[in-house]
Amino acid sequence: MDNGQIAAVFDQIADLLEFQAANPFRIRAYRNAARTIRDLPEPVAAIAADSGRKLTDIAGIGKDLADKVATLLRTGSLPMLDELLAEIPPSVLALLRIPGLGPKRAALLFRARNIATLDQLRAACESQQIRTLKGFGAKTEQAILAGIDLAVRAAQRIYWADAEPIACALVEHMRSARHVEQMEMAGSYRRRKDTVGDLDLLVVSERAADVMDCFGRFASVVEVLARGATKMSVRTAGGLQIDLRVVPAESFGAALQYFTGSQQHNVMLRAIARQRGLKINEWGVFRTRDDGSQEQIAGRTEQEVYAALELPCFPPELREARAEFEWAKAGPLPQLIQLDDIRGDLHAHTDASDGQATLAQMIDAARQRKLEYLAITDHSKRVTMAHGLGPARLRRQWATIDSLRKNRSDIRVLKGVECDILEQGGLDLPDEVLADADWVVASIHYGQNQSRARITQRILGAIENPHVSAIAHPTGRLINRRRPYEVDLEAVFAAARRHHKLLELNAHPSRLDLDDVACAAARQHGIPIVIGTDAHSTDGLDAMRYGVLQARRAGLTKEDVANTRTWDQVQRLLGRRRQPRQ
DNA sequence: GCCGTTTTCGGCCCGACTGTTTTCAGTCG
Repeated sequence: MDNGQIAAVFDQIADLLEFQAANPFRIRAYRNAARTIRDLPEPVAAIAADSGRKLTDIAGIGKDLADKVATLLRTGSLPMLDELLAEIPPSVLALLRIPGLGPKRAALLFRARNIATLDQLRAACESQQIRTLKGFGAKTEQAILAGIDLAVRAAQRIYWADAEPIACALVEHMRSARHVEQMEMAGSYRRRKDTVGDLDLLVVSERAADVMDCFGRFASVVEVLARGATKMSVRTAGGLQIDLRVVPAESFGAALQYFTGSQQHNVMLRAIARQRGLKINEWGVFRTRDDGSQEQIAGRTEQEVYAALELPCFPPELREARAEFEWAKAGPLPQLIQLDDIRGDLHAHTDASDGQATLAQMIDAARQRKLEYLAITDHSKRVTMAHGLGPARLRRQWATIDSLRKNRSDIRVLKGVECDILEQGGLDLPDEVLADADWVVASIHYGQNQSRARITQRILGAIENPHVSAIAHPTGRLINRRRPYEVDLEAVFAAARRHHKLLELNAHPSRLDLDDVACAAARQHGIPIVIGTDAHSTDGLDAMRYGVLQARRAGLTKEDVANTRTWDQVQRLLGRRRQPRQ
């Protein structure tokens, strides 16, 4: 079992325990363990197999959970989970996805009315059986009915790139409200997470009611879910929830820190505060005086809040309770990469394969974006749907690039290709063709359902080919649409390091592949990441910023990313000395 | 279930809002 599978088991146990109203701290222990293992930069199996290390060395893994991990690794199953599933049908967990219905009341529905599916719950609400239960009323019944339809949709988080225009429009709209003194988006949106479940807006104002009125008039709002003195929640026509908090200026930093999260980061921060005899909440950092009264010692800015705990003001992208607190202890935080650091794009398509723009248009667009170099990497012939290029067409394209180069000294256009890694192994173009390319990215588009061993072998084969420069979208995931294929990333890292090959962070918002955790792991292996847009149009080149944001979440610096270098430096990174042909 | 310069028990982040209550439990972030 890999880390993701083990994490999924622990998460499921946590769900089921929650249903049983087990000790909430025990539940948290399982959730913590799931998150820790999922975010681990190496396979937990490797730690278990290493006689010099122990699973209990991992924070949050004690003797019991270490035993459970070992059992999962050895047998692929866990008796405890089987017992829980014998008591609770897994379908009841769907009830927890209904907004406002948590584990306590969902468990009551199951016990008192034997409701185990969304359909049964709908029927029970419609026949008004639910309102007779203790803790439920007519209003709850209506809320549940409305929530059932949302349950499926709400489970899906939207791409960060799709949240951005909504967030920008919201901020623009709120600027029209009078009495808004400060304003900032918070939550996973501010942490630049690849997907966003809801939006959080924080406002400083003395006139909360006026601000909330304005918020309610935001164009796409269709429903007000809640409205109190400081907090208001709405839902948009698209089903996205947006939360507003109005706070006084002296609490803005504390509230921004708090609502930016992540929740796990906040839990760790609270624990650190507690160790120092301080209390931290969304209103500020407080010290208890000898007479028992509370004194606020920070809260106006985030810097102030972190400084009160003798911590650096973590960039929001790092606040995931992964390694950031360790980094802070060890010294200054890494200087995260910025969009300005990027010098070139090494993954782009033209209308020769499935891109929309011509070669000349793509080059123009890259030049407008001040790129120093652009690799044209159309698909190879195996990708028939994309009108992939065989050797003859490819060489013709390269000849065109050669002629264009003569007229353009302001941008270096590289003769590249995105060469398919074939189902049976091997590459889609002969070596003598690849040898004439400046830059070759290899990737998998077919045979994604093959076994882990098979897919890993195919990728290792590509890495070993001397003409391949990088592996593109190495796990094949499409966020919300397709799971990553089974691949032994550890083996890929080892091979990439041995053969001086790069791994791509594909910047397309639906890919972002490698993801942040895998990029951090690649960094630990000393493998440079190349951020490529995979642009299929001129606008597609703008996706670079999404890739950079994801790289920041991985803690990558300018030095960790290959295409912050000049093209000559990138070549040296690959162990090649030859200059591109002019 | 984890953890320990308050160390093997007794803690574990903390507050806002809603609905169903009549002082609070459940849910959410």
